[in-house]
Amino acid sequence: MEPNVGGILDQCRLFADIPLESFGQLVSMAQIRRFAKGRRIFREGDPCPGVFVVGSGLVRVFKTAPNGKEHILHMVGPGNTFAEVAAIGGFDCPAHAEAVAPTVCALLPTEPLQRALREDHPLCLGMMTGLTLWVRHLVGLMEDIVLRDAAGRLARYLLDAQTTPGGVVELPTLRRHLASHLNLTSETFSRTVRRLTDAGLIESADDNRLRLLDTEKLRMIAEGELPRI
Amino acid sequence: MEPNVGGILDQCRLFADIPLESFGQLVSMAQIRRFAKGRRIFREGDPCPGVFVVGSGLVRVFKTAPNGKEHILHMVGPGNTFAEVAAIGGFDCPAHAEAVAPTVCALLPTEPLQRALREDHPLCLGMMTGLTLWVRHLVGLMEDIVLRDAAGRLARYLLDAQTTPGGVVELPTLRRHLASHLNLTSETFSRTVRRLTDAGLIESADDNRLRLLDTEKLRMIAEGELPRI
DNA sequence: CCGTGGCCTTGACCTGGATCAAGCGGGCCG
DNA sequence: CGGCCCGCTTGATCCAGGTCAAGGCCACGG
Repeated sequence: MEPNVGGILDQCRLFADIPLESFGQLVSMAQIRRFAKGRRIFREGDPCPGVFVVGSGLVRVFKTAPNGKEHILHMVGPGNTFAEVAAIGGFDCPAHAEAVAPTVCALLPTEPLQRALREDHPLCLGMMTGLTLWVRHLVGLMEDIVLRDAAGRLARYLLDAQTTPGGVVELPTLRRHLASHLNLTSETFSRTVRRLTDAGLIESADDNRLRLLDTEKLRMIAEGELPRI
Repeated sequence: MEPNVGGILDQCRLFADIPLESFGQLVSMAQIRRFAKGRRIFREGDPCPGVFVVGSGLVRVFKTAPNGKEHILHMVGPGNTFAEVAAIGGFDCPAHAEAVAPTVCALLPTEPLQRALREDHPLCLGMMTGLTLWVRHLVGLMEDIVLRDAAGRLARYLLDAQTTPGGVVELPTLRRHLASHLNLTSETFSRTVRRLTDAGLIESADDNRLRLLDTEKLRMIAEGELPRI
């Protein structure tokens, strides 16, 4: 099944409100890009190739320290974009990006995209809205890391995640990636899961699914309203 | 001397490239706002009044935890803006803002601004560029907090600051605010300044001015290329 | 099938920075 | 002018999470 550029862009809420003509312009500039699991999409400091719209798969956007420590800024799944800040702002890539699973993206190359933004007002409005969402994500992550402890971060993550009607959260990737996103080591992530489990707030449904048993208590932990468990 | 809306907006690089007509529209919607030192400008969760453009003074944008801990996301001085993300994105204020010094701002109210953005493409482009700069600031701050130790954060801060020809950095506000911005306590900030001073990398020029004595070594500390001092 | 590598959990120990407390100096206000 | 408050520095102590190591399990490839 050949992936369809229009289908990928159609799933992206950034482009939900732009007129057909603008959308058609994006479709005509977009290029399908496939990345095998583990493949580096770009490195920090590379010139920015453009905005990637994820059609399927999963991408981690991360920064690294000289000692090898990594911090994942964003896990990007279907319907979401990455690298838009650098593409729009005309910067080099400020972080690395790597496919965590086999991934298909539509790439909107920087030059034609910038031209389109200069010519097409509704597109400009849509991208601007997308940027505000990205800032919100970063501010929320910063708040987690700076103002919440490990249990608070995990509780917040679980409460914000999509749950099934039975209250089950499916972890979208390896636990060590989720840990990195929350600025925890995988050891601490594991221990924190254990603590919430022992306190009766969650239980393991299987390897990568957790059932939330007491969302009220989890909310209180996320907001720092309970003493340390 | 009555502050001049046009003068304030003129100093703001966000509006540097917009045509006179757009600029005039902003000037006609802008309102002068004054805040005494210590005055709360808005609280987290308040409806967003609009984009503030600082003409003079200094504003801290910060988040708080239930235990009273604060984290300053941004110190905003003349020529810079705050609350643009919420105003553009149509959110409530995601953080608190407080005047650290007597401050004069031009406020661009949310509703007319959003209308202007929908009608005025060059303005939209300019604001979009401003948002990319804000994202860059947040990503850089996140990198400092997550991937650098206290000395690395301070070194980076000092290297990025404006210096006089004699290599002197003037700290723009109380040390405890700078510490909060770097996610340090004022005790640790003080100790870290001491460590860099004892290592011969900086010296105190007076109470709130530091002279950088060895920018190469500071750069290496900022990049994690030196062992802990 | 077996070996290997990767992921995760768990225990022991360590550490960078936080917390608490005390003291000093300067500015402000009555 | 004097007292008070705030900001800062410094010392002592504590601690949440990091580091290191080991073991178990599972999936994959030869």
